[in-house]
Amino acid sequence: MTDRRRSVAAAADGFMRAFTVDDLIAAARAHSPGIGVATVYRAVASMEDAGALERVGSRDGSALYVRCSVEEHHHHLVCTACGAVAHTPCPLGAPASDAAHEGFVVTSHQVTLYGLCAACATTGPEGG
Amino acid sequence: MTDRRRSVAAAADGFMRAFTVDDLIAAARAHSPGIGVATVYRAVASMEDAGALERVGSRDGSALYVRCSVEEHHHHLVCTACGAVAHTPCPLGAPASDAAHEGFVVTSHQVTLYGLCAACATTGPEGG
DNA sequence: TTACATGCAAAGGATTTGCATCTAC
DNA sequence: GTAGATGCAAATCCTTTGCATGTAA
Repeated sequence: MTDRRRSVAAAADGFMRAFTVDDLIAAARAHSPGIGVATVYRAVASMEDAGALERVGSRDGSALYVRCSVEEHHHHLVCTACGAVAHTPCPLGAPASDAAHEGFVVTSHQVTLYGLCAACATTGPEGG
Repeated sequence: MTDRRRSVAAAADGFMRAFTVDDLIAAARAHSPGIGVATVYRAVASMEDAGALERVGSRDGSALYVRCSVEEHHHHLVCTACGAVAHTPCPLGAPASDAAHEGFVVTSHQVTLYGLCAACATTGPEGG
């Protein structure tokens, strides 16, 4: 792996919330000032393939990602107010994997929960 | 509702599988030859808001949609080979809605299963 | 009549790609 | 030495928007 890739990974590690590729580029430039846009996009694709990043929707037309460092299969809760991320176990049991679905063989799934994190929920609507 | 909107809805009804906006435009033009791209995009946005359409990922850079006529809350299985769609009950129980998630208040969620429909699964890899 | 829908085409913008060069191993 | 990574900037191309006009209620 190259230094650039390492910078991108480190930048992703630094986010405690969901981020866009743009956010990632900015963060990666802290360590690798000259890193190019295409390089980051390519690194993101790589990491997504490797399961190191997961796309969790989009914000203003840009894809939103979450760093996925935990090994075990899991999903995410994303705060729609601040982007905070929490993990949640997979709610899909055997039923999702086996038949019962009209012969469908499920090979993968996408699960993301949205809501408000403890902080944003506490602040409440009046806190906005 | 206008005639255009009706054409788009009818076109969506006609799909037994996931479709792109482009697919929808082509289908809608069968009934409304002159319908414009923007009109269909606007209709799609409307229907998505109304819960009549659900986005289920993307294909080659274009958003993929599924017609959602069933009233009850449910999710979809999408065949990655042919786009066939099946319904599946929501796997999220109370745990997803209540606390236990570090104070997170879940307000919505996105669940989509991917795999192979009965037909494509039967055909098998050698059938390709 | 009035608010909303429509069409056209241009604008917008995220993401991808070509190509020459550089880096890791 | 070779496969793959990088940067730059142009290309792509899905989706949105502005505006004048048409349509439903």
